[in-house]
Amino acid sequence: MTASQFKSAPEPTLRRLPRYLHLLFRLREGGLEDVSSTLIARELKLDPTQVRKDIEYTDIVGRPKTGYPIEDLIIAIEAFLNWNNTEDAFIAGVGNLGSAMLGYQRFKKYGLNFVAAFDTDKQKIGTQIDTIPVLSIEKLPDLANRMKIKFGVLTVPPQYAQFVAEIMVEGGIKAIWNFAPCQLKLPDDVIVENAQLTQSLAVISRKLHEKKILGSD
Amino acid sequence: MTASQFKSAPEPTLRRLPRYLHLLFRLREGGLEDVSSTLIARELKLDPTQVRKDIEYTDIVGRPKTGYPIEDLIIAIEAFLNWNNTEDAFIAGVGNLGSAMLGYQRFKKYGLNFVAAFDTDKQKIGTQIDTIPVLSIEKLPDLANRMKIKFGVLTVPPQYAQFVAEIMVEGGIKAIWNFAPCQLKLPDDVIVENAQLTQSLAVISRKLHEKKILGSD
DNA sequence: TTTGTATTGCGAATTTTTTCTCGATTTTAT
DNA sequence: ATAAAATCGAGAAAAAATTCGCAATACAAA
Repeated sequence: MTASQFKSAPEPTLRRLPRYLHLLFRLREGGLEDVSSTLIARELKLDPTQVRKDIEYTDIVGRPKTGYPIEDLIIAIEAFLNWNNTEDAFIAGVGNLGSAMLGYQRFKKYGLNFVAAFDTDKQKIGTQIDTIPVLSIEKLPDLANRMKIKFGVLTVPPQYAQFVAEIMVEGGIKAIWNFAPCQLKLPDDVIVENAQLTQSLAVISRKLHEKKILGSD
Repeated sequence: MTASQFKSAPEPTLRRLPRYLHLLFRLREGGLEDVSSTLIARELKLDPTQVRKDIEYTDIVGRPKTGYPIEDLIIAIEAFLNWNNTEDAFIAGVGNLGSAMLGYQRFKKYGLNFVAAFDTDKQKIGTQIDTIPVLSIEKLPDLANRMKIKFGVLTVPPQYAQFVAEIMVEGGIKAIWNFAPCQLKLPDDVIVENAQLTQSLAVISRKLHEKKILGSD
């Protein structure tokens, strides 16, 4: 365990790493062995230096003239994000979005393995969604503790989000991926990442609005 | 149409505005009339000055000692994001995520109104999802042109994303909200916002990983 | 009326992130 | 073997975003 693993990357960097990864998968499929920061930058419309700086965080060294070995770079990024070790996770809220999340087997590639889903709807409890059992939310804390689950995904309606989040914390969950559009109030040692679609929508809404305003001149 | 409407806000600001909005809704329900940057900052764990700077972009003026009228602030933020005028939109890809998006009537509150969905699956074509008809993707360009649709949501599998995005552009769509984990190559005048879940997942994955590393010392 | 308090809004300072510059290095071609 | 081309990596510079400091202002209480 090297010291560099303790070095925290800035959030913009963390957000770019998955984009590199997707590109690298595609390039690898294409039979490429090495990749340069120049190529990545051109494909992703970024600055080559920025790509190099980002990659530095993952502790891989490139070679002049050839760049980085794609295979090694993939492994390094995955290791940096801990996506090589799958993390068992609970998900609370089996509505539209929750079901969609469960349906994505893709998440397993990103280090996330759903082991159980929770809901309050008696119609859903006892069923399975893509082999994942749906259980009563009352069982969450005890089960989380016993299974040592540290990762929770929150896809419940906003009015229940705080309540369910507290249940997760009670079960010893340390990281909550929150899809509800609200601010959770939890102990400081709980990591909360808000993955709100409305944030992303705001960016594109405003850009389109600006374009319309400018375009009408 | 004031000059300030042309002033573009930085992306971090755009991402925070919806969070303010959600909080404001909650405060309004609670019967509050005014809100200070201090209060918003405390609730959302931000810096009060940052909140004020963000709000400045929406062209509303607060009053010393009392802050901002909640109602006015809501209207100002919504206007800034153009969420007071609903934008008609097409969505391509009626899989898990696409269906989930269609199921969210909530989006109408955020200025987004789905008028038609598109897919290649003959089983799905001709059906309706939450009153939205699912049509063959071939019909997209012509229909988009005739209905003057400017906003497209892309929830198709990554291998089809580029192809379908080009079809959208052919139909005159100017803003694409892309959920596929890939980089679209489109004309420069097309706005693309990548709303990839993996980006958000990367942030929380790394934070949890760091916590584990540090915690084990 | 006066005093105390909480707030906005603006410019300055700081911090963070991105971009630029360039020497050192490795491969390829001559 | 030598020259040419392409890249990395590191430090400096620039740009962007955040935070600080404070005067001006509005309200409430004395």
